[in-house]
Amino acid sequence: MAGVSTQTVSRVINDRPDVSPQTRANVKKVILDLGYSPNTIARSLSRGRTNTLGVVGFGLKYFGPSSVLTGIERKANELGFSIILTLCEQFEGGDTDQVLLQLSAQQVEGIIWAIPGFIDSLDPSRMVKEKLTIPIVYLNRDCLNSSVVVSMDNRSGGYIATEHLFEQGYHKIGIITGPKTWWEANERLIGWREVMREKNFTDIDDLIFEGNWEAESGDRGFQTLKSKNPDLDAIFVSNDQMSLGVIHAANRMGISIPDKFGIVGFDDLPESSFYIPPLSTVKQDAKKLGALAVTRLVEWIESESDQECDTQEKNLVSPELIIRQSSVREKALISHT
Amino acid sequence: MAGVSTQTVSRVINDRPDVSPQTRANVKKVILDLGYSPNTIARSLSRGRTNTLGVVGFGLKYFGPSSVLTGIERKANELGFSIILTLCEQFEGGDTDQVLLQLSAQQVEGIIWAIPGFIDSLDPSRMVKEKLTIPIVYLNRDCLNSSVVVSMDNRSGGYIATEHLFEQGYHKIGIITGPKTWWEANERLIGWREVMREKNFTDIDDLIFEGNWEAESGDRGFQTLKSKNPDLDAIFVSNDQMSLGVIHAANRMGISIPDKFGIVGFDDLPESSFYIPPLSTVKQDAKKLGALAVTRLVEWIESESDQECDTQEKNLVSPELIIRQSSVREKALISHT
DNA sequence: CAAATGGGACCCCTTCCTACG
DNA sequence: ACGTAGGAAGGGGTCCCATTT
Repeated sequence: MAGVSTQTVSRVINDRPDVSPQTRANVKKVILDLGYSPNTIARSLSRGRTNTLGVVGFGLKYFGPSSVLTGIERKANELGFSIILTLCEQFEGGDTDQVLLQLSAQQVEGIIWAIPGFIDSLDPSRMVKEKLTIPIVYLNRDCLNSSVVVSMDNRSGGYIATEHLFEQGYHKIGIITGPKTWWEANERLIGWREVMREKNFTDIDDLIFEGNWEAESGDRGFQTLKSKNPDLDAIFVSNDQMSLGVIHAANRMGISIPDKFGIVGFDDLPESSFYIPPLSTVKQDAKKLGALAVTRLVEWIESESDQECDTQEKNLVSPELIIRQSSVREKALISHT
Repeated sequence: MAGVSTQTVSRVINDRPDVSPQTRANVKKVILDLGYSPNTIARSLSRGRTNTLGVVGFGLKYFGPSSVLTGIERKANELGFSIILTLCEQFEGGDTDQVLLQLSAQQVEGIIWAIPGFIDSLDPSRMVKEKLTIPIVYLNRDCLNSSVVVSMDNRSGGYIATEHLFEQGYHKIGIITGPKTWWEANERLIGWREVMREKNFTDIDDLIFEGNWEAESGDRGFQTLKSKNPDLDAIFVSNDQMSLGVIHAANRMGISIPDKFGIVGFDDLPESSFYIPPLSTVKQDAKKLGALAVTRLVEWIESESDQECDTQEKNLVSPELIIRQSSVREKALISHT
């Protein structure tokens, strides 16, 4: 190029051995002077590796998905991968195939499918998936076909939350779930169901309210459940936002928490400890989840061995119960009616 | 390749005119059969255009940045651009240069610098900026050098919030700001100051508390301000999370909102209408902000004319005051939203 | 001289291979 | 033989230009 040679430069840039020290130093200086930076695009083309990952997400409206994305980005960066981000906020059926194809055309080396699992699935069609040879790691969903899935253990989350409420002396525990089309919502429901079965509850349908993740539906849920079950004295709420709605409604109706009514949420938003009363909740470490997904994906990519992933792996990350005031009856210092 | 010709294929793929209908149809069929998709990388290399934008963000912990990113992604997608995402959560000085260089090496056509403005800046060094010829649009920051900036009008947000509190009959209004190193925090403070000056307040330093955006600091801020100013009867809080902390503290101290104390927040989180009482707040349409940034950036890119951007443009997006109960003294009609 | 096609250089790197000291 | 440097061939497209009817 400028100083001395042509693709000795390449050797210098990639730290290859066979360049004499002085040449190397020389080239480096010229590079610096020129502010030269290698064209990654061209490199990718010739090397056949892009060091790029595709991430398909479902909007960043909620705290969880945002944290997951943060975890993904941080880890990818750490491992030397760039992220191409695509968001699918709406359910435009079949559209998902398009996204996958596009990402594939961009030569990403792997894809993280961070769209929450749905019953009436928003999945890429099998046809496209089979045509694509790119590794895909799925996040927070069921593990249907042979595929690698990384999930929060929502079921056990539901279980420990409900169990905790019983332990605190509450007797009849309802649940406000997320939309039942969501896999995560269902898993949390199943966890709750398990406890209820152990406690020999039958006929529990009236204890279930399907919310929509928004605070407003928690409010409605509380009213509905309480009117159907006057003796209801606690609810496991499937996320913290709806929990806020529940607190709101209880407050309006003069039902004091946690004395008369217990609540455990799910997520552990940063502000959950500042609700009134501070919310007990199941904490998901979403960043860790995202990081784990990347780790798995990169492992897969690096294991050049084209061992197709029949592994049908499922990696579960355990949530943790955070106990605050909304579910702890004895000696509750608050109570401001 | 397979069927008939070589880069007549190129013409077909790019919908060029000079291909006979039957050839076109033929080629299309073969493409479909083969499941062929053009290698975007190679195309970029030869076309010299990548249709890719780099986005540098500052973590997705808060609702605002997440919404901005959503807005960016949606708009970019709409305009046919992909997004390469980089997150800088920590202040590793000089590190930002690295990010910029990396993005430049990846041949992005433009960059959105979505790191909030700081006094002790986390900016790319001037050196690097000058070396780079890529268009950069900055988000939510001051407009120092000649550069294109898209911002929320934080100052007017602070102004209308404070003014509203006075109008509601509160007499002495404090402020809980964000960290004073943040440009946004300062702007909101300036808006508040303007109103205070108009109302002939002097000696207002004791009415200012510097929070850290977290709920916990709102709690502390309330206590501090209230103890310094027993007659304080309202606060403009620079975000909704800290507002929650304020509500929390007021509640604990038995100070009723809005009767004895008024609060206006900033952001309009989805759950703000479910605080107790529902929070009045300054709503920022962050998605719109993100979309606007992309629009500007793409305009700049497309205006191939290498007219350097001495424009020193500043695009302000106006926030909107949402009045709920936390700031409305007289018999409030109860309605959320 | 239209419209439809193919030839070849080129984008910017990397890698293999050869030639030099 | 050995360490070092350069030549040439792609990688998968696009574009300009020449060629065919």
